[in-house]
Amino acid sequence: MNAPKSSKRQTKKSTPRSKSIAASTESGASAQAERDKYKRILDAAVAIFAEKGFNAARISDVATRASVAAGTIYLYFKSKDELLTVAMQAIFEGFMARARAELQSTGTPAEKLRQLARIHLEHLGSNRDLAVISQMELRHSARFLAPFSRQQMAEYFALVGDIVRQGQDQGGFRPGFLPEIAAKCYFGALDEMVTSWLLNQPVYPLSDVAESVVDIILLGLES
Amino acid sequence: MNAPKSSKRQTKKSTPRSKSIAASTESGASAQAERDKYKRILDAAVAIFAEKGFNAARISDVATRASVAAGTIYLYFKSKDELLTVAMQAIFEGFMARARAELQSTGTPAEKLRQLARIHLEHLGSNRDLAVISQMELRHSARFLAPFSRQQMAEYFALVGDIVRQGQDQGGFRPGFLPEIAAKCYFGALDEMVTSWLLNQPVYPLSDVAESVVDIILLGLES
Amino acid sequence: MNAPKSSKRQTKKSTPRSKSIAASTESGASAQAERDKYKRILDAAVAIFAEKGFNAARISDVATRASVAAGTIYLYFKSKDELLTVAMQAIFEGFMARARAELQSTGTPAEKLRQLARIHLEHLGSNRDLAVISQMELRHSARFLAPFSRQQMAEYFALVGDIVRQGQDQGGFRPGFLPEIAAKCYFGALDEMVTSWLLNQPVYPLSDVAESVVDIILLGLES
Amino acid sequence: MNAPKSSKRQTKKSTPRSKSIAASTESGASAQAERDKYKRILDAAVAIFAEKGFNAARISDVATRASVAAGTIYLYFKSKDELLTVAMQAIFEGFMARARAELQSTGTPAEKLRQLARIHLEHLGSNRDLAVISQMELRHSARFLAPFSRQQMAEYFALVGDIVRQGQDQGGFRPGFLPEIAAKCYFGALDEMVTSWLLNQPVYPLSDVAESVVDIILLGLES
DNA sequence: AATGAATGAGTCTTCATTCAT
DNA sequence: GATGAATGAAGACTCATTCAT
Repeated sequence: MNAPKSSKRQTKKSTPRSKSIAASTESGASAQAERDKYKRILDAAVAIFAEKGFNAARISDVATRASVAAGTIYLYFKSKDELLTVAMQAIFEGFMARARAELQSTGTPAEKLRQLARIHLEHLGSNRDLAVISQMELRHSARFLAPFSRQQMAEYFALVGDIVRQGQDQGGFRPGFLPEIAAKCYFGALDEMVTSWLLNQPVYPLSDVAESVVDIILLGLES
Repeated sequence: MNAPKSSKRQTKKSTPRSKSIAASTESGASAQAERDKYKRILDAAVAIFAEKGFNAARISDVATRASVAAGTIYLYFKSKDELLTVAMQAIFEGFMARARAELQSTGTPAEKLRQLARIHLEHLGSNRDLAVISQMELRHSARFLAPFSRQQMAEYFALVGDIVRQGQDQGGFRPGFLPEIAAKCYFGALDEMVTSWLLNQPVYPLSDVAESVVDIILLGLES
Repeated sequence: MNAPKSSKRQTKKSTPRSKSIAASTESGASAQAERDKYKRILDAAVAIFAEKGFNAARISDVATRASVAAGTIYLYFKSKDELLTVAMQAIFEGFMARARAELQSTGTPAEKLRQLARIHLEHLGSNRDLAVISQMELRHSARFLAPFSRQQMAEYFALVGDIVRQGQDQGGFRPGFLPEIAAKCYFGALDEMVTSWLLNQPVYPLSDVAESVVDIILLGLES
Repeated sequence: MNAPKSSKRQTKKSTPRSKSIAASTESGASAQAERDKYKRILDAAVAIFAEKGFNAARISDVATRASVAAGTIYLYFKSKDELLTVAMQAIFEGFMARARAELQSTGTPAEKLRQLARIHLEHLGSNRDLAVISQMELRHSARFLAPFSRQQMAEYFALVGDIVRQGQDQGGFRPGFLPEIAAKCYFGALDEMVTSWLLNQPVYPLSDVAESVVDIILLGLES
């Protein structure tokens, strides 16, 4: 979907090969293969990074997985670092878009938090590679986490914080605590569920714990 | 305190030099010197790993910081990996020992959770290097996180889980949720506070948020 | 003007397109376009090589400067090496043609040497790119210098040597030295003036030193 | 002669290996081999650069020639570039020291110029590798030539210029020409002799042409 | 035990060249 | 002929680890 030397998410544009060819039958398996070379590399990178970790991952591994030459990757991405960064951005944006869309049709703040938790865990629970990267690699070092955190995580916290604030305004939630802190507790709890799920053979399926986590966050431990 | 090529926390054992010298005072001073060197390397490793991240950290950096030759590190640690692992183990054991000690004199399960949260945040809040490593490096890759998680984190979760179970048994906590999940929510929430504290200029001091976090976990958001 | 894979200055030949079109005016315009493209690439190569040096110069740089695709260059030149070689040959031949023409109308050997020095310095002084390449790149390695030297420089030395020999025969020049050595001294002196001019902010304009240099070569330092 | 990580011509200092060993017999072939590892690398670099040219030369070639591992070179030199730069500086300084020493005992300016020409040609004529590098690589690009020229060549030109000025002051040399230009003619003439000697099978031995060149520079072509 | 010079395996990245369109 | 995306070989440099002293 992206032509070399002008990577970073462009508007839809035909691949070089399909320049002026509008024949629908032509754009079959082969043309399709060309069109998403960018996507193939990105997917391969996610898979390899998840398997081996960013540092242990070799560009040649990614290339092989994506069925391209190593040099080709550099037509689409400036560096190995950018490959990880872009992959995470794309993934996170997809998640946020989905989350925002689904939350619009949800009712009370409490219901919104339940729904978001489900989406959060389903999102990472449905793609182990993704989960590994976001739990492991993304927070690997300030190099990645800090910039990513500032720009992307802030969105997530803002989303949750707004819901919490809304809950306080509407009277359903207790006043007296900072929405920002609540948002972080909420995220931290869910995040830890993902981490545990990755590292252990959990007795519970990941998607099922959303209710339990939200119950604790909403109701607390004490009766 | 550690003989070359057999690192991994050994019991006290006289230095090679004392073998033939046998002078007790001599041996004491020398053993002390050995112990110091081992400790110096470990401290230097924590500092350097925190500053640069595990991958960017150089063994020679650690050696310089510890005022030893690079080769000397390999007399005490098998590899760079082991250096990180041992450092984290030592730190975590110190934390757990302190936590268990302080919790013995605490009363109700709720009070125990409040107290543990304070210790948790004070521990990491008082040593930024430590916090950086445990938040960033330790969970960097399955290579480190997995073994550490199995052995060390399990202790933490067991500690919290036991308190929660105790709370449920004593009637103060709601039944109907798994103590394991509660423990992870608890840890995840605190963990995220540390991460946020590291990445942002927080408007709140780290040690102060313990109450807020425990409030949410104990009481929930809903009034 | 050059067919793919058979570069090295060919005689005029219609473009492939004119083969089947045959329209004379068309063919003329088209051939002109071809000739221009060849020239554009050569000019671009000289400029880029001068700016960045042969090794740092990228074929893609030359292509961009010439407003052609990178692959197109290989229709006109076999390799990057050939591009430099052909560029230098063309330039040198232009210089030699001009020199021979202007010297025909000049009188005594001494006057010829004065006139040639002027042409030499004007030629390189009027095109810094050219000077940079001939001083720096061309003598970069035996790979380029040796073949060039054998074929091209020999002409220059022969020209000067003949003038010197003529001067000796006619009695104006001292006998007792080899014209070949004199020719090299003459060239070396001028060459060094160009080099100095390129590397320094000279207090004298390049074209002005021709007289001084020739004075020294003709009269010597001693009075 | 230089310990790693503190390269660039240090004062004589025993190699790490010979720390406190003062036994004269010990410092035989083996100790000698250690001591001039720095020198071995430098010599190997000169040879390889001369053979293949700077760009075509491989660090691994130099390492093999010097009988060290590739990585060892980087203990003594920061980069491939520095290797060339240091080599040239060392060589040039050796030449200048020799030249200044020998010229002190020489008489008139004319005699000094004759003597310097002999030294110049002998120096490069006695080591073809050296000559190749100084004629080819050194003037390869502004990157090397410019800095080197400014600092090193300026010394050469100053030396010659001073002699010429002295000749003018003492009345032996014609006034009316700039000593700077004369110095460049002198150098350029000699330089070209070296280049020719390298590129051709000259009919004259390099050291023999010194007289002829100086004759021309001093007496001129005209009788 | 301590040293630190030496090692050399390991890899990202570049870029001349090719070739399918 | 022209294009430019794709190729993949090639190489400088790093750094954990070793080992002779």
